[in-house]
Amino acid sequence: MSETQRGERRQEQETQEETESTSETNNCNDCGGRLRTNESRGEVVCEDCGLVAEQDEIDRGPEWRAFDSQERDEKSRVGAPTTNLMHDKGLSTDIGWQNKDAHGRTLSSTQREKMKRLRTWNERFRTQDSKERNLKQALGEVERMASALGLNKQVKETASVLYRRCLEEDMLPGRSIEAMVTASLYAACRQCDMPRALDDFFPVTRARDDMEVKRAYKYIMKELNLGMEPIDPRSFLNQYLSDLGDKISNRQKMRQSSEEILDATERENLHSGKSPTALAAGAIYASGLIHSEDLTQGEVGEVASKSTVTIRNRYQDMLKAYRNENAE
DNA sequence: ATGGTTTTTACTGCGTC
DNA sequence: GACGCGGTAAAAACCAT
Repeated sequence: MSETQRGERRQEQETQEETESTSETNNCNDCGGRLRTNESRGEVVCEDCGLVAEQDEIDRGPEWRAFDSQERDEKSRVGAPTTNLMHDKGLSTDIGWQNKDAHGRTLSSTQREKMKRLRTWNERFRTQDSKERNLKQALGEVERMASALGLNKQVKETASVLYRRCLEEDMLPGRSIEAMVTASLYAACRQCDMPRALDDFFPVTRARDDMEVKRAYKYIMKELNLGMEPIDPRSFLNQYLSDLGDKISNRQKMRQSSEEILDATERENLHSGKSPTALAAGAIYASGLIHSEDLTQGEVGEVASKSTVTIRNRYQDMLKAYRNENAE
């Protein structure tokens, strides 16, 4: 693992340098094309067919590994980076468990007793403040849901920042933590330009019902005045096409023509007011027809969680718009 | 609350494998 | 007969006001 992580670091520093890190990783096992890391979306995408090979790949831990505490002492240099994922940003005091003093000598039994009490109190102070306790729980939930949905660290950090702001502005009293966390995570996905449909969150959230989450989301948008642009349907294409998996023979061609169809749709203003997931699904089904993939409306509807009726109503207009433009 | 819009549900007939 | 597809009407959900 250390190899790839080092590769990613290098790539981060020298952004154009992509030949090296991609050539040493493998090729797409679907079409054999080259895999490219898309940093901002946290995906590894095949250049040729658009298969999302890896999601949630980016996790920049320390670039070294240690197999025992001695090795850890030798290699560790600067400590962990500060992170919004810990309620105290990872900056609070931590009293080691080893019962050794600064020179590595074992402590006497009375000293050990003292340390034990100090540890207890330290832990108490650390989480004493009610907001801190709240935050601790909330960030645990961010972590839990994000990993259930395969979201990367960037999204988690963003969600944490959003939630912190809610907390600081005293927006929480009277609202469920869970709903606010879910809404923060959803907003974070959109801000990071890797949107998930809000529906995707309901299976993993512990919020009582959907309405609560939606209200919380609106509330966050309003109070933190985050102007959110409507989601670009194109950002769902890779996700859906990959979920369709074997049912598609030429993913690259499909993605391209889906995008063209969406372009045409927007030029003819057929898109406003329609749900972006429905547009993406419609585009995929339409290009399935063009390239004679045997994709059924049901299959496309499945991955986009849309009904077959919606697919029908979308794709017909979109296809017409696309054909009109390409007729001349 | 209301009205306009989109989406879903349920049901239909048609053609094909 | 099962399946995919197209269409419809009515209900439900959504959104701005």
